[in-house]
Amino acid sequence: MNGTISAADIGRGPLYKRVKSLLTQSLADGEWKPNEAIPSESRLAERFDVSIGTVRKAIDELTAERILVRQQGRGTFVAAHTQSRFLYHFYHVVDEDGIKRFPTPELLQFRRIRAEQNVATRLGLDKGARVIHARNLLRIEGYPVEVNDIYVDAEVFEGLDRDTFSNRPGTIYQLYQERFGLNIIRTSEQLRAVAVDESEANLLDIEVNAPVLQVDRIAFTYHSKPVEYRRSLVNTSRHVYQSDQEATG
Amino acid sequence: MNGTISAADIGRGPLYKRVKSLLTQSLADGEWKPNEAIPSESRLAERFDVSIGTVRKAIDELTAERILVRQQGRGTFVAAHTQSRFLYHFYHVVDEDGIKRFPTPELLQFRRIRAEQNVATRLGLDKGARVIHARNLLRIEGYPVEVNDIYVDAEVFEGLDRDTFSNRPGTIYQLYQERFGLNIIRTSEQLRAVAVDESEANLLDIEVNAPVLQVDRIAFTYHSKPVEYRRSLVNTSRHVYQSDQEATG
DNA sequence: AAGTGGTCTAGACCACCAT
DNA sequence: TGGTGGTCTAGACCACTTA
Repeated sequence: MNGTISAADIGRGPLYKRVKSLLTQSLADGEWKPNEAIPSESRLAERFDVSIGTVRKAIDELTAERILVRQQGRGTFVAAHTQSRFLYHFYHVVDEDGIKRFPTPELLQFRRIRAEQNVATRLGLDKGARVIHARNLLRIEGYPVEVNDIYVDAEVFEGLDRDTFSNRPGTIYQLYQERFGLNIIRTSEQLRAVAVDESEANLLDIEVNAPVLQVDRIAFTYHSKPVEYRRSLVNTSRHVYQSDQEATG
Repeated sequence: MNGTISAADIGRGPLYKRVKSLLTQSLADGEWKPNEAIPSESRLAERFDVSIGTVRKAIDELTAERILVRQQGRGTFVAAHTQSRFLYHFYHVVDEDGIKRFPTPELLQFRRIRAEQNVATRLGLDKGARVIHARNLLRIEGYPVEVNDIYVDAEVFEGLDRDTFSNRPGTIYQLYQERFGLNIIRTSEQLRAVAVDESEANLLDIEVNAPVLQVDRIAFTYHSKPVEYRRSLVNTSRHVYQSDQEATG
């Protein structure tokens, strides 16, 4: 016994999977924050008492999942929601010609409410739990394109107020990350075509009952913990929702 | 010189990338067909004159891209569109409760036509090129859910007839693969909400102008070569389109 | 020049499958 | 039992960044 924590001492299965699990736990605990470098591969090999190759294999998987980002010569960093990363991975609305343009958000509503069953279920909460509800209108080049309703656990986001939410510099996921240390690493979406209601039609400047794309999204952080539920209505007359599968060879 | 082809002799960049490229080329050439085993790692290491570790890294990437599939103790196989694989990766329509059910197709139309500009562009052909057009109605548990129009290059699919297309045992991508050696490894989709026309409304048994999900898909084989363009109209009143991003940690 | 990640090798041993 | 992929190690060298 020398005080170092050996990855061989805990759990079962392949060593590199245990190393990966230890790294993920440190990330969830906030030992290393987004945009920070984690220790070098050789230091991690010492810390976990395994060879560098084993650490590399664990980090390989975490970079494949875009939880970590390697930079040759500099180090390995905790992935952060820079605007370009956000644009690329979680925002799917593009121009008809396929070009992604960043939308300008306008906060229409911000309030604390009790969660109804639907919202509570998707956030993994009990019905009636305190949640924050925000409604945004997104414009691209001045034209309204999307209205969304966002729900988050009010306890997790204790202290979040309208101004902070509204006057943030970057994306909402950057806010979650920088202000609350919650890094969104996965989303699951369900899409439907629906006829737009009168109130949303007015916001989107289209006719009542016009077809719009309804996107229900749950956003997850480490260990598949749901952080945000969001319902978006998208006017797809000038824009489309892009969905690609499988990386190219 | 001993007659073996050394990966070090061709191209530039990392060795394992060159090995990967040689493997991809063999796949595109049909040296190994879907469901067949490729040579063992040690044989490939000899053939390309590199170490096993380098071959493993090349195969690692090809399995991550689901082009190859490893089975411990048996070998490494060329990925095939089994029904379950197809269900999981390229078919996104699920029940409201999130369960995927396989649809039953009915071939409504099968003909050879000249490509209009839109179709030609997406298939990488010239306007007026000969293409095959097929229209299908998909039912889930008896209810019509989706109508699609499929376009493929008639030269590539020379000899394909209505009966073969209609009375196939599995999915359409299995047909492409088994009959023409074309393996679909990537798709790109653009989604819109649109009001349904009269003819499609009749097929889907819904009201004219009801909102439906329009999915434009281009399916690619190796080297990003477009193989199929397909436009689907989905009735999302009882089903949804599922879209997940990022593998979970 | 020192430190980081990236590549490549060689070999040992394990887990699994077919026979 | 022999062959396959899966894990793990140890070390050498390269490419890149920072100071």
